[in-house]
Amino acid sequence: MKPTESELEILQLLWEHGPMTVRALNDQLNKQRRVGYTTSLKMMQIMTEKGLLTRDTELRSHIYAPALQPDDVQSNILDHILKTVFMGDRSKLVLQALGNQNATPDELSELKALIQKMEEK
Amino acid sequence: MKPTESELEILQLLWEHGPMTVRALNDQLNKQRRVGYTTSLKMMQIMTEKGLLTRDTELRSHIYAPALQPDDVQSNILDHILKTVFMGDRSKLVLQALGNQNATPDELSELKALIQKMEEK
DNA sequence: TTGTAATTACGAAATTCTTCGTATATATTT
DNA sequence: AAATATATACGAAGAATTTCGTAATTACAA
Repeated sequence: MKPTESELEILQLLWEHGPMTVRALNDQLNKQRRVGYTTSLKMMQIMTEKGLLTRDTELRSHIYAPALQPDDVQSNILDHILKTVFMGDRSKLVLQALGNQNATPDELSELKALIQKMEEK
Repeated sequence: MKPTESELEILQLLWEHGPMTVRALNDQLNKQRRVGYTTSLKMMQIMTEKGLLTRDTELRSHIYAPALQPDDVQSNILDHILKTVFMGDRSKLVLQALGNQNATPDELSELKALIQKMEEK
């Protein structure tokens, strides 16, 4: 259940814009880079086989939807990165994520609140 | 400059244990999974070509070292994940990283300290 | 209904990544 | 010095990913 790079591109567009036909998705994709229509089609067919997408075949133009919530994929990928890139050091990961760019006061408050909650448990 | 999965395994071992010969690295790697010696050799040669490693060829057994600091690679990968998996939403990433799995008290303290610092600026 | 356009299905080429066998060179041991 | 062990170099097979051409199908329009 680990989407490839291209699969992530597609998932992201579906998360952002909701279920779409291949045509619509290919149009979106081509705003980012040049991709042939049948390439997008094939990818989406493969993703459906893998269980990453579902599709409604009622109409002639099938409508594809993501089979997974962003949270689930995000969580899986972060866990993987944590092991393979950060040697399991979670706070290092968070530090890197924060340190790169400055977080807003709101973000910081949000984080403090979250940490508070976690400490209480 | 985006290490593959196997390349990351190797980088990680070199970061952790310092510069090594192919033999030493292959031994380490085989604590995790079964890999042939020439496989490790080839990978490290390719990584050297790509600029991911440097090597000292003075002695017969060449000694390989990472060409990049963990921080740089970590930062690049996080930026990439941020775009492709989190749609650029950095605080979402941080929240996921924290909320996912339970952080240890130590990790939480460390984070609180960091946030403190950031708020002071 | 015949032709045109749009869609899906299928297969395979192209690319990248991973793995390792074999050849060659260099050292070590007897 | 000959035999043995260990290292690197090279090339290529295998596997996974990405790309797209062509054929078959379905709708739409003339």
